[in-house]
Amino acid sequence: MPKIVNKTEKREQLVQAAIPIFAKFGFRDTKMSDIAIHADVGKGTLYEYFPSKDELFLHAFRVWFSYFAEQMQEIMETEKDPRRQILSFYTQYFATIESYRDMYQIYFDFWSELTRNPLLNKQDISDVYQSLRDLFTGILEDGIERKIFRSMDAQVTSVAMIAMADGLLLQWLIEPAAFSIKDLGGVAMTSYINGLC
Amino acid sequence: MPKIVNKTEKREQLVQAAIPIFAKFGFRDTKMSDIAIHADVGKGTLYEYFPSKDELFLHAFRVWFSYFAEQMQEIMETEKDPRRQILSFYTQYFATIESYRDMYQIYFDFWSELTRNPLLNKQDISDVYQSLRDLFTGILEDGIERKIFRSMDAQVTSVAMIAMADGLLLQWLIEPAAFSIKDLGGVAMTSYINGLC
Amino acid sequence: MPKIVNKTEKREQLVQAAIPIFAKFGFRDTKMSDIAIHADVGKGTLYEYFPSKDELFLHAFRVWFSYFAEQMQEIMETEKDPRRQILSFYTQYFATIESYRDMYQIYFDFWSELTRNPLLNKQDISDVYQSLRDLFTGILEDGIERKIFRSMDAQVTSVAMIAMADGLLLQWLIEPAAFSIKDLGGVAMTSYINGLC
Amino acid sequence: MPKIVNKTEKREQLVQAAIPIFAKFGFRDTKMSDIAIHADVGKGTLYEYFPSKDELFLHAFRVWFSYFAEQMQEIMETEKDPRRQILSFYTQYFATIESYRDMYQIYFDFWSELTRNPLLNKQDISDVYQSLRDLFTGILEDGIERKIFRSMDAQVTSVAMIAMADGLLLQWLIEPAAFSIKDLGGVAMTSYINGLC
DNA sequence: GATGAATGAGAGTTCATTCAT
DNA sequence: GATGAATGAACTCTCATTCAT
Repeated sequence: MPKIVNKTEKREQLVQAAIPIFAKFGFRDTKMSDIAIHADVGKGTLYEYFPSKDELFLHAFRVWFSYFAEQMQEIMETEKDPRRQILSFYTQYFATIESYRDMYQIYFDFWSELTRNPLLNKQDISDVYQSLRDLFTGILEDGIERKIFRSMDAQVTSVAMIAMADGLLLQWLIEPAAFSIKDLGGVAMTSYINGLC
Repeated sequence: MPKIVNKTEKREQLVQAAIPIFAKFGFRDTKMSDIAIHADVGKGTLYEYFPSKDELFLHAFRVWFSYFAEQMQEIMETEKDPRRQILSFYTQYFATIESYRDMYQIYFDFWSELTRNPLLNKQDISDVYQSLRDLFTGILEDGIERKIFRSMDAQVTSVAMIAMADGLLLQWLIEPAAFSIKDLGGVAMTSYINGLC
Repeated sequence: MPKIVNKTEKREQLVQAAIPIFAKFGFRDTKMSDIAIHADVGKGTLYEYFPSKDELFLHAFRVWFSYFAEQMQEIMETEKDPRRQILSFYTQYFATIESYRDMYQIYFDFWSELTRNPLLNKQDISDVYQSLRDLFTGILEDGIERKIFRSMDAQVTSVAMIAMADGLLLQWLIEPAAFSIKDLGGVAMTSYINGLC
Repeated sequence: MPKIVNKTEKREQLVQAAIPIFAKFGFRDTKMSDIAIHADVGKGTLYEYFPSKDELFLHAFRVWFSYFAEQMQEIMETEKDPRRQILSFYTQYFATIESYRDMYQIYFDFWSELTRNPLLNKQDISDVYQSLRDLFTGILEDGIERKIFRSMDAQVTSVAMIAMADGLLLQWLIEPAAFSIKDLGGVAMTSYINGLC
């Protein structure tokens, strides 16, 4: 009887093993053999589950952002006030980042590959930012209608809000000692959102 | 007598040729031979001017940010109003970015290597962000004193302001079609700075 | 399951393939690709077994002299008369050399690298000559005590004896047509040893 | 008026500068640029005097052995006793070696290239050893006739004598700390020659 | 005549991928 | 299904040689 393996589950495991390696060394400097060792499988096994290094990275991206979206979704459903929806999400987000800093270095590679790797130009991937912008635009428009936010260009503001969060993350990843993303990030986002009322 | 060349000038030329290649392919995927072809010199010539690919990239970084600092300096001296100092700089900055988008992709690699490449841990390099934060903090504190800005935590605000600009750049580099950095960036920064008054 | 290979055995095979190439072209002019072709493996395979060209050469050195030492040991145990111990060894040695002349060209590189390559300064390697001198000194002193040899400075004589054999090899390697190392070498060594009685 | 240069003299100078570099690094690891620096000329200048690195090395060889032959010749003319002819030469030879050890490392390369470099197979070069053997054979035969030496095979003995001297040099170059070539070499050669009487 | 800036063939080495076991 | 030994294309870097000045 052949060993029964849940293919999907094992893929997941392998991706989980790959992420910290990609994060540590960067996509191009990560060796498949490193991932194999870290995942405690043979190099060949990786190729049983992913046709190439690129695809493995793509999958990491997908897993990562589906988790991101899930978190987002959860907050959306829990919080009803639009200010709290945005703020709660980022508060939680920055707290997570601060705890798993080493993992978040992978953003450098997501960002970089997103613009340069044809594989990551697949529709479902390259839309990540557009979806987020749409989501925030919706929240903002809803808040404006409900007189929670003052009148403004919701599209511009959603871009700016995402920019602020990304920029904080970026700056912190480059020099984590410079400030606490959890603390400073919370203050900055709160202040920004308050300015929208 | 051999051809007389201005070594410094030629280094400059080679870096200028290297930047768009680094920007296009990313540091790790850029081949020295690509740069050589683009610079219209032999591969060996690159090594006459830079001891390694790493050092060439480092030099690109230095050249880039010294130019950045120069621009900054110029604006500082021209403008006297702190709001205008910040705004003028970013207006000009975003305009430049929009014209040379392909070159600015190199930021992905500056960011990424800044955290992972021991070469870029040299003091003068890794201080880039700290210097910028200090500069903005100074401007803000000056503005607060002069009652141009309302009372605020200047350090947090300087981090946030840089974050906003970087985040806009980042988002735009990933998907330039989504918005015009010149236009939207201008609006967003103006709005942010107005909120500080 | 992947192919099961005896790593040690394969290393041995690769070294055996490398030796004649090193011998033919010299260490510096031997290309890893030549060795790979000769060993009928891919270039990469060499690097599975040796971390560098230097280390491959070092291993060749070790293999070579451990074989030399083995032969020596065997003769020591078979022959009891000190004259025969030395003579039998060199008779056999010169006979081997004459049959494998092309291989012995590698001595030029052992000699040369021994003085210039820091890799070969490892204790076990650079002691090759000292061990041989000690061995011969022992044999000679034993022979003097047993009145087989006349009284003499055993240390000087052991140096001289090794010198004679090396010098014969050297001269013959440079111009094999000039004489037969087997014949002339046998006569010369016999005559030299007889002069010690 | 063009600068008047004695071409032959300058060639000589350049070779003299090249020899210690070849000796230090070995032929293959010696860079033309190193020689140029050491000779205090431009790289291009070397090529004005020698068509290639190989030819420069060839010339070094020729200069070296013509000097060797000169010394030899001088002793031959000064000394009349065949024992003294041989002994005086080697005494002087070993003394020189001990003083210029670093230069004599070049022998590894002479030896090695002599068998492998087609350039050094030119008749006048590869005959170096044959000429020396002929010379010694003549001296020995003369001595035998004059009853200074006992009856022996002069050809075999000349090979052996050269072997002894070369072997001593070789052993000493590899491990100069092991003994003094001047002292031990003198004793060994004297003892060997005395054995021929 | 003298030079050294420029060159590119070719070296050692790496690593994503394959496939026999 | 799992593996890691084998591979070679492709990389960075070197250096003998050339030639414009």
